[in-house]
Amino acid sequence: MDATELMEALDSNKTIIISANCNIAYSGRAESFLADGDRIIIIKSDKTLLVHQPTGSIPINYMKEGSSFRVSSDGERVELHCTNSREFLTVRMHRVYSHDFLELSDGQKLQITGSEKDMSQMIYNHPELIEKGFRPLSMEEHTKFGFIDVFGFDVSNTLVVVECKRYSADHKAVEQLNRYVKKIKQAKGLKTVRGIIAAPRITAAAEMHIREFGFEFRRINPPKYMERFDSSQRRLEF
Amino acid sequence: MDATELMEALDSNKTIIISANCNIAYSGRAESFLADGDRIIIIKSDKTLLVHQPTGSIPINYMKEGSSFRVSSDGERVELHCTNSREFLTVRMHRVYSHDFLELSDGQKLQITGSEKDMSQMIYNHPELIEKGFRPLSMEEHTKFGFIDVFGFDVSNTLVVVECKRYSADHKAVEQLNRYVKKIKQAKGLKTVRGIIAAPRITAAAEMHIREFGFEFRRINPPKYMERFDSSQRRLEF
DNA sequence: GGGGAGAGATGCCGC
DNA sequence: GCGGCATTTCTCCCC
Repeated sequence: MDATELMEALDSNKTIIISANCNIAYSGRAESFLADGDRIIIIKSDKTLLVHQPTGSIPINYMKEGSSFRVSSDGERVELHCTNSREFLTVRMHRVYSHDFLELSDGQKLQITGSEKDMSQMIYNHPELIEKGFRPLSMEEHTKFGFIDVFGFDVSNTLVVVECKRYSADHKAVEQLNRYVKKIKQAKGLKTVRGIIAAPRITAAAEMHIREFGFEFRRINPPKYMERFDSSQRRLEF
Repeated sequence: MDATELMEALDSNKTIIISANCNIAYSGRAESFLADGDRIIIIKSDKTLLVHQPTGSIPINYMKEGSSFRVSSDGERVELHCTNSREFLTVRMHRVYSHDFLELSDGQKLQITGSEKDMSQMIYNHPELIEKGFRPLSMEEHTKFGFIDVFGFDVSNTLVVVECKRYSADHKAVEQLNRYVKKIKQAKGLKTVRGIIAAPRITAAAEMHIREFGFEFRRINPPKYMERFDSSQRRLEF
């Protein structure tokens, strides 16, 4: 791979995949250097840069969408310079093992369920999961008190704020709930507003924290509407 | 690319890069489906799976290190089944544009500076950044009160807890600091422990929050020791 | 393995 | 742009 063909691929917004021995310098939100090693370098059609090591799931270096690229060469090595408004990165390639310039097309978005939002929706549609007589007023609402998952009245018309967590609820979830409850009490001049954490489980520290504030915990699992997994086959059946 | 050579590449722990039109089903921590489109599929030597769309910096689907793979084929299409202890993913490839099986080697780690830890160290070494007479006792210490960035005494021997943030300090940082201060007061039976947030800036909400607790804010920028950026050249000079 | 916290976190939405 | 918050967050470190 020479500098010219890489420049052409960049100019024509191809998706570029290079495997090479290289080192990488980064300056921007932090400063970093990565000594010589084999990596996979990807430049996407939207000018996102990703550098992956042969192990691990996280890119070791990266630049955001819309970065600018420049290629230079001293004959032997090809250097890739990447920059955006406040960051700079240089890949110095010593040896290129393989390269691929592609024209890829994909307009699809991920359809996903089982998020915290789906949990809120489930509770909104099945308020008895919280308790008998719970009447939700809203869900997933950006209120001036914060972003409240589910908001409603209990059987005795006391305001209830529900904070959902997909996994174990921790002390941060309790503090988040406390912020909302405090703000609502203050804004509406109410003496009692109930706070409920809905999650599949809760940490010991958070459970103590909950008692301190007089909040409650409901053990609720996030929904997985798309679940079509055949457990006997251990295969996805779509 | 046929199923057999893909299986062989997987068995020999090669790093595999495939570009293909495919759809993807995932079941595990959530449920997702991604309809047909062009993607880059990477399987690393440690059996990490990454699927990237032609735009964006985040993988659209992925499986963690140490996953198991199975390949099947109905003659036309190649299917890649990936599973680990609690997740399942299937890539159904309709057309393979390119593929590459590599043997990559990289033992290097990223050398990075400018993190919150470096900020703590800077304050520890230059306590006057907090105030005249501040005497740090420890930094980055896992105490039974939590993980405290910098811990010390002020000029009048009052305990001081410093919480560092690389960017804007928000209400979560204030609550974090409050947790530490509360725990220390309780554990040591002290009436006053000072809390200080060190960050380049602070959100308006956090500033009000700080006053509420009687904490203080110090405007401090995180260090960048490795900075070798020639601003006139807009280039990294290593 | 759980818990707590940072990350060059990223991405989304609302103001 | 900032702010607040979820994420199949991921990663590290300590208990």
